[in-house]
Amino acid sequence: MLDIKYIKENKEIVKKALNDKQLQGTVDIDLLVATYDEYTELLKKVEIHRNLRNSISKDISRVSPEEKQKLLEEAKHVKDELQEMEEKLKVLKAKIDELMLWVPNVPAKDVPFGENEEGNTIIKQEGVVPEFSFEPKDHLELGEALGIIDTKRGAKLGGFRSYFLVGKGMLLEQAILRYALDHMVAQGFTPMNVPVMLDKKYFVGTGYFPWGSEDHYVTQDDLALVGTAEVSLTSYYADEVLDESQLPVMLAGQSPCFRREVGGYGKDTKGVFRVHYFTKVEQVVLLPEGEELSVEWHDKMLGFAEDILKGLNLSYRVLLMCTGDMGAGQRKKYDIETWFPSQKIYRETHSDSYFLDFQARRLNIRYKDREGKIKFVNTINNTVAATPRLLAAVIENYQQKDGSILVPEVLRKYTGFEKIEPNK
RNA sequence: GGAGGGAUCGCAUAGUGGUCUAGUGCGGCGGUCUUGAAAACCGCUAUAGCCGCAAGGUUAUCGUGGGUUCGAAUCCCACUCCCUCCGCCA
Repeated sequence: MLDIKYIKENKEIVKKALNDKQLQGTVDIDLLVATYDEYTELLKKVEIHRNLRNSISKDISRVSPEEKQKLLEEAKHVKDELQEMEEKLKVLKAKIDELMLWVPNVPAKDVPFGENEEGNTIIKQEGVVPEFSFEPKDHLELGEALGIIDTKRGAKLGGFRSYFLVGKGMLLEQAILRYALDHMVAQGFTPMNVPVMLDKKYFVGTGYFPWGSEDHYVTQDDLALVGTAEVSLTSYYADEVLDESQLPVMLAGQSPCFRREVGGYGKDTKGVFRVHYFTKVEQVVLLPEGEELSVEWHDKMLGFAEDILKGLNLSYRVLLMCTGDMGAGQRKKYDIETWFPSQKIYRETHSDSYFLDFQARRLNIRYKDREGKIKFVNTINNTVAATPRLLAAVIENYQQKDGSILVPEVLRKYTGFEKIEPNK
């Protein structure tokens, strides 16, 4: 959420953001500002009336019985007028609240314009693309042959995009997650196990709703299932006031992630690349205000994710996302794409975004600065490791000619084995 | 699933229709005293909005939302959360 005063004073900037982010027609900024002006005008009148009501009421308890009758009649009259105005005021407020939810964040100055993913810029590429003396297989073919990925029985039980990870495949997945989590703990992050069914207001708060509500599952108790631990971690301090000395808050959460993938029916139908349920280690940081600091941490957190991929010896590249391919709430976003030998392309495995106070305003997360002033925190989040997608990358990149999978060096202390081989 | 109790200014508590502009204690901040500290004493102690150069004024907020009333922390209704007990359960 942006400050309504900022919107009012920077209407053209906000409208441009709306267009650049390809969100044309989702919210009428002129209507919002006009409604807000109408609201503040009426609010002034209401407050004058409330003042009048309050002072008459106070007098009633003090004056003589004769005067009391007179005041009572006057008070009734004021009350009726007030009721009418307050009714209108409530309607206006609701309208503003609704419109405000749809106002996106303004992209940072260095975010390139682009209508879709074609506008993204590759800013770096790291690691060595593995060369194979044979035609590399995809993770599904390898996983099925080794008996570690079973999408057939997954689909039998849970439909399309369901899967089982079996035996050493499951252990390798756990190793990846633990490796990622340990790395974040080593950086000073607090590891967290988080609730994954949350009140919808926290999805609104983090900016997933209203835009992405279609991609989320909802329980019969009207809680939504998280698509990422970001929602739980970022909302952890909702409605609280921190002290500046507590910042930066550095949280690393592991959680199941649920996504309906309604926009991706035909996409990535093979294997466990795009699934309805996966597990992810996520990093979230709350900072004092100031874009420079956010930029610094945004890059730092990108580095933590890169550490994981470097440790796994996977080749990756980093993309600066263009306006049309970033979330409504985001100020700037990097994606990391990791090399998938079977597809011979880099595919998204990580997403790193900063928001300034966009999420904090929606979630009402504030802090008291050194002068005692109350301000909104700034928020950032990034993937650390998401599996089975990253598992698939490991499987494909570490495949051997005989169909076995070598376990990356850094994971061996977690798996306790060095290779996944066909049974007999 | 059933029964009962509760939610008040950072914490603990008081407050059952108007002097609540929410009392008291603790904590915190400032001051007096002191070589320094403690103790004692004095003062201050929330958030958001609006008006104002400022001083200040004003509105809202006692879990949330509605209602009754001239007036609600207080009465009524609904909801949320917490606690205790019973049952069930990993």
